[in-house]
Amino acid sequence: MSKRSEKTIVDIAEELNLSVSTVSRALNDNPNISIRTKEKVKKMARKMGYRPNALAAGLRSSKSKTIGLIVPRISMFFPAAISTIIQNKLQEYGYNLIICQSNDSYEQEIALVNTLYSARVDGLVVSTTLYTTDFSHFDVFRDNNIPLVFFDRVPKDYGVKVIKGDDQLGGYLATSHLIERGCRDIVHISGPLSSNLYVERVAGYKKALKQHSLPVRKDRLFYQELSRDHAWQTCEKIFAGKPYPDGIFASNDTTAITIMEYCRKINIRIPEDLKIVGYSNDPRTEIITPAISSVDQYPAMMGERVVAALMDMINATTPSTGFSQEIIPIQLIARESSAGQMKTKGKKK
Amino acid sequence: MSKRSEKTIVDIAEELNLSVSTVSRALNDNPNISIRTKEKVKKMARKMGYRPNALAAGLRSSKSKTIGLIVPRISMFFPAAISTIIQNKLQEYGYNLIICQSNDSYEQEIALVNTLYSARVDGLVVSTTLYTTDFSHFDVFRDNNIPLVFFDRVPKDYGVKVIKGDDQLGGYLATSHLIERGCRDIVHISGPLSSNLYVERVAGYKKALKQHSLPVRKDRLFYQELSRDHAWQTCEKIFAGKPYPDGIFASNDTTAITIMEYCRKINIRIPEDLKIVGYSNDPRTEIITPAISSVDQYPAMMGERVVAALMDMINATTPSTGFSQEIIPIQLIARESSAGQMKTKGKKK
DNA sequence: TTGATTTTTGCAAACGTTTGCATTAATTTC
DNA sequence: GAAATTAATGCAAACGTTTGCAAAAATCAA
Repeated sequence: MSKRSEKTIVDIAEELNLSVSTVSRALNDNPNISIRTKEKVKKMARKMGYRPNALAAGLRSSKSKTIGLIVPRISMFFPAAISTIIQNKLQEYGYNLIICQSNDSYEQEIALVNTLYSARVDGLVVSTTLYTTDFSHFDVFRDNNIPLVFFDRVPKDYGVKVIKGDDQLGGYLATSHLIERGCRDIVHISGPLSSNLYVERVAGYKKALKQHSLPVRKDRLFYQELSRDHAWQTCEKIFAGKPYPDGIFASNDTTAITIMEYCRKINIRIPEDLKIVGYSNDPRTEIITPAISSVDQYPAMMGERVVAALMDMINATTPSTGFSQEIIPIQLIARESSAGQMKTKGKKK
Repeated sequence: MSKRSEKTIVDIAEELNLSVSTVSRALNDNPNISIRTKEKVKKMARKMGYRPNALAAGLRSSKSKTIGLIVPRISMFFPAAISTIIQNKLQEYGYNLIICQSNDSYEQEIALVNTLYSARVDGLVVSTTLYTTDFSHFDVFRDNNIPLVFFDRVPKDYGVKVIKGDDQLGGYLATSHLIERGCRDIVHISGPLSSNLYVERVAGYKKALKQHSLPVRKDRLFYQELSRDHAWQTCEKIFAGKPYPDGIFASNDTTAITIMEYCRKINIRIPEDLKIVGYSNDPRTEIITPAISSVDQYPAMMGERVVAALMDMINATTPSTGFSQEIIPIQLIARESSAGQMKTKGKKK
């Protein structure tokens, strides 16, 4: 990149016979500047096509007005929805957002954290990878009192601000819903327990079973990466031999959708023979047939809470310390995949 | 953000009794540094937990090692897929990616362009909004010889590097496919003609009709924003009165999916009564029933070509000037939504 | 009008790093 | 060993902007 014919505040200052500090104050609406001078400066800046250099401003002021966001994958519904809300809200505050994705790789997450620190972002928002169990790469942010907020996939016992859905309640509602609809033999396909979000959904599943005096069976609990391929393989196991379950609670919608595809292939009717509930209320759950019941996590609300927490921390006069947790409500969205009572196994009560 | 206890290269230099310029050269693998000094410096840097300040380095060197990306919406399949490829490829070259979304707003696109310029990104990659017809806000990049690449939604006559799918062929293949499958009364739902990508798909539609001696009917051509709501409204018009068309080529998959939903509601069977082809091969087209035929645009290849073009421009010793276009192949993926021959209107040839 | 107070502006340095050029050190050649 | 050449290192300034503090200007009160 060659040296540019870019105008700087030095050019504006010379043109108006002012000092560069006056020009800087004028352009930044500093209280200690006369209205008259401010207008003159801004007019000249427009006339000269002046464009600030954010690198210089950030270096001098130690404020980049930029927030870093790390999500596992932007192609996933929930992270993409939240990213959009976060970007839009931050813009209202005059902040820029750098969206990064870890591709669910711990190593990439570490590299991104370091890069964003090097870029001197004013804050960091993170939904961790499935495999992040050691959070020390975030220490540099926490220890330097740079605002750090985790959402959705959050650390346990890391002493920072976390904003998450009520995952245990989500697992409980999903499972209870299946029970209410007549299911008595319910599978739960969970993500890896390295992520405590899935731990909680499992706990909700178990709680619902226990509350209805149904046994928690180990062979009805699966832990896996929640991809289409893994879901397919798990279906092969589940339906390898009878008796088949009559309900499946899947910890994400990709898995739920895959279960449905699989069942269509082996002539298991949804919801007559098997009811399904997914998680996250991905828009795909609505467009397929039958539409899939799913737990909605209110991404818009979560995104707004994330930005509000960030702004509080950025504007605070003293560093906030320690653990703080905010729970975003969740809601079960019942659709066709879990409709009606069991045809063959239902017990009328 | 308070002043940090951050180590700088000055600290390293003092610790090793070297100059800061030697430390800088050592950390950056400059050829004019001895292996011995380099190892000593890097070891000390690691020991001290040194983290570079990208703002300072970028300011001084006029290279931020960062690329800006502007897409309409990251929640759309195609932009999200390309963003992922671009980020992964750029990482191989040691570049960071700032992902921004314009939300299909011209004003937001302008603001993002200015912000990214102010952040002194080393290059800019853009898929424009639906409504971008004046490209002058990109002048600052072009005129300062900062690498600028457009993809997918690209400007016409702006004299820069563009990488796009073969949209006319895509429209032609989609329409021809419907004709081959027996359709004779084909609707085309296009995006707004402000985006020349849709202009070309319309041209392909018309070309296919003409080639098969079918009339191009104005009342079978619709121009709209390609959202679910608009698609629903257009369906209401299309199916307001008979005769219904027997084929629909939709310029995006969201529209195709919506058409299918609508038809299910009014008992039009897909593909028996009406065949559908969408565009972009969004993964959703596969999971719904019946699966939708769609034109695949090879996002991975496009992402790779974008980064290759960027790197060429960044590494070029002389600025590249003028228009350069690269066409990425497309392919029609035939699925159930366009299967078989028409039952009632088909003409055996 | 003078003195006190407040507002505005300028000076100078800071921020952390890179780089052109000069100097020094090391290596090669005769 | 001396001279020439090459490699490595240091000096000083640059990059564009912000900010603490001092100085100047403006305003207010007596």
